[in-house]
Amino acid sequence: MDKRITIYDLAKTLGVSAGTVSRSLNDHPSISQKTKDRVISKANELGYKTNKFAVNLSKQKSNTIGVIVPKLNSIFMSTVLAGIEKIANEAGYNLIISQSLESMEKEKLNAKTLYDSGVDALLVSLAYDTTDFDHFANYIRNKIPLIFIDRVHNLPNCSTIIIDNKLAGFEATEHLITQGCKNLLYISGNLKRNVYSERLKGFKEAMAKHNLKFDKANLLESDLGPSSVKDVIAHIKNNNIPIDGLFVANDTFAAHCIKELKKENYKIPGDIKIIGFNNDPISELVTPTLSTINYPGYELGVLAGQSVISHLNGGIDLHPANSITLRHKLIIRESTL
Amino acid sequence: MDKRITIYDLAKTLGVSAGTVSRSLNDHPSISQKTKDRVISKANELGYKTNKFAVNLSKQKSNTIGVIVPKLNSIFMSTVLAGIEKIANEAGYNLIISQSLESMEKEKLNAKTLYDSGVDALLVSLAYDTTDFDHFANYIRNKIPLIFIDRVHNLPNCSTIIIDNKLAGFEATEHLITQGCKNLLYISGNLKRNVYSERLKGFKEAMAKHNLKFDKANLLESDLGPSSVKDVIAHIKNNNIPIDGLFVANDTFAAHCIKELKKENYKIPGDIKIIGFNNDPISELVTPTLSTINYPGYELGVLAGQSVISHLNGGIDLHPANSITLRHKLIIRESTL
DNA sequence: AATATTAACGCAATCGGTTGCGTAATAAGT
DNA sequence: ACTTATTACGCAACCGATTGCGTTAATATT
Repeated sequence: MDKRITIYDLAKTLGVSAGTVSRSLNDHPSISQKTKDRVISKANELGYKTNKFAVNLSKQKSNTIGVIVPKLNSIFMSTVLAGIEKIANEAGYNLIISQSLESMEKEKLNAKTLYDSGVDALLVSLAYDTTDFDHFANYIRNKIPLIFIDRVHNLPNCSTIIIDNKLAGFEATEHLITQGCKNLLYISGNLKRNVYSERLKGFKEAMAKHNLKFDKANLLESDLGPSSVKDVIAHIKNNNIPIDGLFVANDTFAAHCIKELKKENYKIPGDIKIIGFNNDPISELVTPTLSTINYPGYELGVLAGQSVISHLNGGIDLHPANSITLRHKLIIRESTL
Repeated sequence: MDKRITIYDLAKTLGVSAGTVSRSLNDHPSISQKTKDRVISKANELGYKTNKFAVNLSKQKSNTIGVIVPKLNSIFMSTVLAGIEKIANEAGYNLIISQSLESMEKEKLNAKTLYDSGVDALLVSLAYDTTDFDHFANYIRNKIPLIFIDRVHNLPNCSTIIIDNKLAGFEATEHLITQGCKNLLYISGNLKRNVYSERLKGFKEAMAKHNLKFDKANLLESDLGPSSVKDVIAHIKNNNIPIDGLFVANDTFAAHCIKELKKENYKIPGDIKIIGFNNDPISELVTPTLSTINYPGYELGVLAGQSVISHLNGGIDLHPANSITLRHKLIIRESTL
């Protein structure tokens, strides 16, 4: 029971060649049904397990999909991953997951490691500070499917899966304005990342549409870490004209803002109305409940998964350089009423 | 640039054997420094990349660690994973992550897939309904390190990494009692899982210590899904003696309970004091802020990572059948004051 | 100087499948 | 009955490293 049995063992006991065993096991058309049956039943009898290492070597593919995300421990990202994993698993692929920890250097290392490991495809959500993209060159050159999700960058022949962040930003902002806010503040993540810069565009457009002039004071770029909440409070307290509407780049940070603002005796939504982003579970649990934009993370993951799989199975790019845009949705709760 | 070059290409252009190239690249002692230098510089010059597939096949190991968790999209689990990933990555291992979705069947499939993929070790946090453990037999038989984290089970020669759930449960409960609660309710997850059953033991012990008799009405087993909050409310409303202290198996569910109880006009902590578990980020953001037990997920992951790596490097089990217990901590916030 | 060591490397088997090509045996065509 | 297709399988060359063992050449021993 210790020694793993191989196709050669099977071949010998059955009196056929190893090639025949291999083809039988893979249901190759040029093998008679009778032989296939013999091989398969004998394989079961002896408890044969195919050795993936050998398969990988000879096929030069690993049945594995690499994923690089900024952080694993964010509810949004782990939800996306849950979606990806489900699809990949169903399709018989394994997922190798690594995190860049928002550092381009680590992202590069991960990209290289995964490349060397021979992943068949790579899914990436970019780190905060990624500015160049040479680390993906190998993938592109060797035609390994490369798909960006959420935090994307346009590279030739790479798909992207996103939502319409500009429109979402527009809708969130217009909602604040409709609720009577006159002096808005957009608390953004790193503007190098599409998700935040696009939302800023939408923010500006909404202001323009409603005859509000955009000023630097209407924007605060932040790393969205818990310790940066104080910057937000400072910005708000020091502003000439009192801010009455806050558009925050994610729900968790928005929740922290709410907490601190309440501590500073601001009334939410009385003094300041707040809208977040993502529709994280937390948005329903804070007081007041948080208006937000629903960003379907799980669906995003599922779509990303399906996209890679189809790339991988289709062989040819079914949708060369395509971009999938998911539907978002404005969710109105107490914090803007 | 297209054709990957192999040790044979190197061997040919250098006029040495492939074996020498291989040994040079691996810094084998029986090769002269001069030759090593020649090989290495030529390798760099030609852009040689070692083919992991071939290495895996000949070494029969993959440099990969498998992980099975119930769900990816939980803040606790993804935090644990973040810790594991960091360590594994630093040690040069890849992580293949899969989720059982709380189903034993899927857990079995995952265990099999990962085994077939040739992972060098397996980390597992058990699904809700896992009752038998045959799917791990292959690992044990072939001496592949198997480590359980958080939701554990005692199997021969398998490490477990946990906290003292019983003591934590005791402390949480005693804290409620100290705050004046007389009629407690423990809202538990599936009691087949050690984490929940241990906490129940602690719960009972604390009650006993303070001369409170434990009754079925003091326990509610739940799947802790959002839709089960109504059961909690029903249980509380229908109870003969009004419940004044709630010990909830995790913070997220506790947050949901708080929300619904407030909606039902219960005052927290006035009418009912509540303590959660895990110290999820949400516990600080709800109103009132939630008392809880700090469960250091990241450290747990780090420790799990270090443990596997040492198993893997040490070859021999350094700590056969050991069990690592992390320190937890009672965190008192508004919900129990 | 003759022999025993040691250092440095080559040979070839091995890991376990996959697959193009060739061929014997059987079935079909005329 | 003879030629032509088909079917069913065997052969052996890969895939790209690793590694035990043997061999040559350089160094040490007495």
